[in-house]
Amino acid sequence: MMNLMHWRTVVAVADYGNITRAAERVGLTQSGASQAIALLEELLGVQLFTRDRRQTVPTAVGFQIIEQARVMLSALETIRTVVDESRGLERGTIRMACFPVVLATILPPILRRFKQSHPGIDVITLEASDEEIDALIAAGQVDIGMVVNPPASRNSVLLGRDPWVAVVPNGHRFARPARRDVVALSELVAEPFILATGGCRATAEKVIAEQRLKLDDLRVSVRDWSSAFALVREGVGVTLVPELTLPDNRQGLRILELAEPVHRRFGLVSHTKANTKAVRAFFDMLQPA
Amino acid sequence: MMNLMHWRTVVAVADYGNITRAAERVGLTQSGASQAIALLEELLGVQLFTRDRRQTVPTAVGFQIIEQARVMLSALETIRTVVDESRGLERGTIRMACFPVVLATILPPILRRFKQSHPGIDVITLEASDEEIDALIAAGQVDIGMVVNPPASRNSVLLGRDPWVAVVPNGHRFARPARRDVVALSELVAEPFILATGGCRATAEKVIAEQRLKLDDLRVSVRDWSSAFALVREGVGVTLVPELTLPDNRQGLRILELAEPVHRRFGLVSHTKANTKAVRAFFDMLQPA
DNA sequence: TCATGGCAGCAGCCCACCTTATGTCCAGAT
DNA sequence: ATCTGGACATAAGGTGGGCTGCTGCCATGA
Repeated sequence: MMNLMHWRTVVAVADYGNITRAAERVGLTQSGASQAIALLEELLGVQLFTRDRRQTVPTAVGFQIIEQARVMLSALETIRTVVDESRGLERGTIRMACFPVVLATILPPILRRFKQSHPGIDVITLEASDEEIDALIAAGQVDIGMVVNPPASRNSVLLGRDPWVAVVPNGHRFARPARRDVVALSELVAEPFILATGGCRATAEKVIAEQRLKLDDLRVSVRDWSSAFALVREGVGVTLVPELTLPDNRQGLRILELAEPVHRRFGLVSHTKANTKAVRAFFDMLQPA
Repeated sequence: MMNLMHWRTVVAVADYGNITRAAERVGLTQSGASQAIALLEELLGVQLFTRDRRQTVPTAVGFQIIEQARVMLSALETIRTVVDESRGLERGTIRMACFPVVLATILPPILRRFKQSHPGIDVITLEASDEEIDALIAAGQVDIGMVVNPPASRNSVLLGRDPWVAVVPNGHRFARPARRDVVALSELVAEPFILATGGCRATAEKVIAEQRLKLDDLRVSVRDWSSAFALVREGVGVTLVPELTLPDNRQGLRILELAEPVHRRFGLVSHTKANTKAVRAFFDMLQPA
């Protein structure tokens, strides 16, 4: 079968017009080069060169074929270049901080994809609240951080968004079968309310404030989302949470969209100094998405 | 070293996402394919695929490399195409008729070049006067003919031109050292004149007639150029011949350009029916010249 | 727990390809 | 004419690259 060495030889012969010199150029003996060309001519069933006394020149078809051989070799050269440029990209570590909900939901497929593309790069992820994440990034202790409502800047990329949804107990009047699963925020805030933060700065309270509304009847304020859901189940009140935080088991709960949807966006920001090849590769993967 | 088979395997694996199926696609065992990509990864020092349980998917660098591998393979495919299209071009015969002077002067390098480009095509050349050549072409007994002043048409190509020059004996008054080696045709025709045809239709007589001139003093009319030169040497008169017909030994002769140069052009015409690949290849070679 | 699918590793074998050595042809020189 | 040198082809022989066959490993699913 044909060897890339054979094509290198053919191209060299075309360049030098001389089998002997071409042979030593590619590190073969004259005999080897001669046989290489003879083999290709045999395989293709076409004469590639006319062997004159003085020089060995390509035939017409030979010329076309040699052109393609050059294409092949230049592709091979490109491969070498790609490999060289990827040096230092195949090894590396990315330190990343992420808050819990996203870490459990949208991050895993991303990490898996990245691990496929860059098996040599370790991504070590640590869980933190978003205040902590800001601090970690500022201190340079992590390269990348997942934050809520990231500023639009060059070293940040939007990953997704997450609608705030109302959670009411089954049987609540907002959840009557006849009605669509929609509620206006203004109606919601009039209910007995359970406030949950999830350790996150982008709280329901702020969402409500941004809509120029006020909580009339704040019953409880908790940190964990799960506590809030438990309280809703008990009929203590209603709450407003990001959709991703909803538990798998929604028994006893009724989820309502907001009539005028409000989203929290989240995205990745990188420490300005963390401009390693590994980090860039990570952002590159997310960019076209 | 790397084999083209290896690259075929890599591309197949990328296409199927599965080493086993790719292997049978390229006619290898699973083991062989596995070793092939392992070898390439070893050689390049780069991981090409991440072997998942479910599928074998390219890494980021692997993807770029596979792109180039496809380039290589498509080049190889192009080579196969070129070879296929050249079938019937590598064998063949061209019958050609040519008049003597050109056969001896400008044709040899052309034939040598063509023989280099198409060693499998035999060109058999026969010598004839240009009336005979016309007849041979018309009868289809030759594929290509060299003619003087060919009509501008698709199946003809101009090969060169050849100025008519005056030949006078040494010491002739036209050849005085003080004068430039130029003479006006009108002056020439007033001299004792020797007419030579060389068996060619494009005679000096016609050239003179086209310039609305007349021979005042026609002394001899011969067929062979060499006879004319001999007569000029003897001082019988002057003559007008195409430059190419001049003998190597010009002793006793003085060559003068015409003040208003007249050329005879010659070119190849092909029989309309002689549209074989071989003939087309011959014309293709001459076209860009 | 076993069966299945998919990949890697090992041993062995074989032939494809390279080298060494020699032959051939031609051109130019003596 | 003979010799010599350059350039390519050919013959023969050795070897290592690469393929096959088999086994092992691991994960998943019944």
